[in-house]
Amino acid sequence: MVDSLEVDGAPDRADLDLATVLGALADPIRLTYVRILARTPGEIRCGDVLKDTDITISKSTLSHHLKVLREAGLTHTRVIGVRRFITLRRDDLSARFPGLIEAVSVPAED
Amino acid sequence: MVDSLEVDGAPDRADLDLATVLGALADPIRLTYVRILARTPGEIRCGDVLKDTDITISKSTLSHHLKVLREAGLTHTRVIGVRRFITLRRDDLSARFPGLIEAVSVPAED
DNA sequence: CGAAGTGTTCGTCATGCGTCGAACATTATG
DNA sequence: CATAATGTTCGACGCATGACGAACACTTCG
Repeated sequence: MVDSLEVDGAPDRADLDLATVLGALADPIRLTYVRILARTPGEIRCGDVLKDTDITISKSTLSHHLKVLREAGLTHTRVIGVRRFITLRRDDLSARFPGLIEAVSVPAED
Repeated sequence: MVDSLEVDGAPDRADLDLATVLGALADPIRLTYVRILARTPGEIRCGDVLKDTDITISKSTLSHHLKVLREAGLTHTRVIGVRRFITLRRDDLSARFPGLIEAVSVPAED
């Protein structure tokens, strides 16, 4: 009996696929989610990430997007009690695709 | 009467949208196409880019993919006679999304 | 135990996307 | 002029994707 479980469905570092990762980033909601994760040092609670944005989606839709991110290998999910804490898989991503997260996280200058 | 025409439908630099660009890159065929363009100094003839790959698609499908790339702002098309010459919009892309093309062009180490 | 909080899963719906062949447009070339 | 070469455009088809509500699972808190 552990107090923290990992979530399945996430690929190993070596299995990260660039097209799949880009596909996960190609959705505005997921891109926003990842960019917030990228500028956040620690973990963020699953449901809190979009709290400061103007994005309002149902929780099932959010869950869907998080699944896409997780299965593409972008995020890692840690379960504590009834809550999920999400982090970017920075090390794996920068090892496989150096500079990608940084490039994607650059603020737009509109 | 000019001997070289530009092709419409391409966004200005300021209108380049990251999610749209990522969406254009999220397809394996288009990603391959862009990566080949990225490592090529000059122009490439539209139909020749995938010649050295194992990708075989119909010309209508290729035309569709090129349209997606063009409308996302990734490529520039110059028409000479009956031929199209494709280039990456390096300057615009690196101005708006520094490091992105480089990150996406890094060879996979499988 | 009962109720509330947090997410996932399932079914459904509409939309978008990748693919193709056929037809077309345009420009060489014989 | 007739034919070939190069791409685009136009349906059509099947499959994937994003959205939602409802139901469920699990933990936490009275």
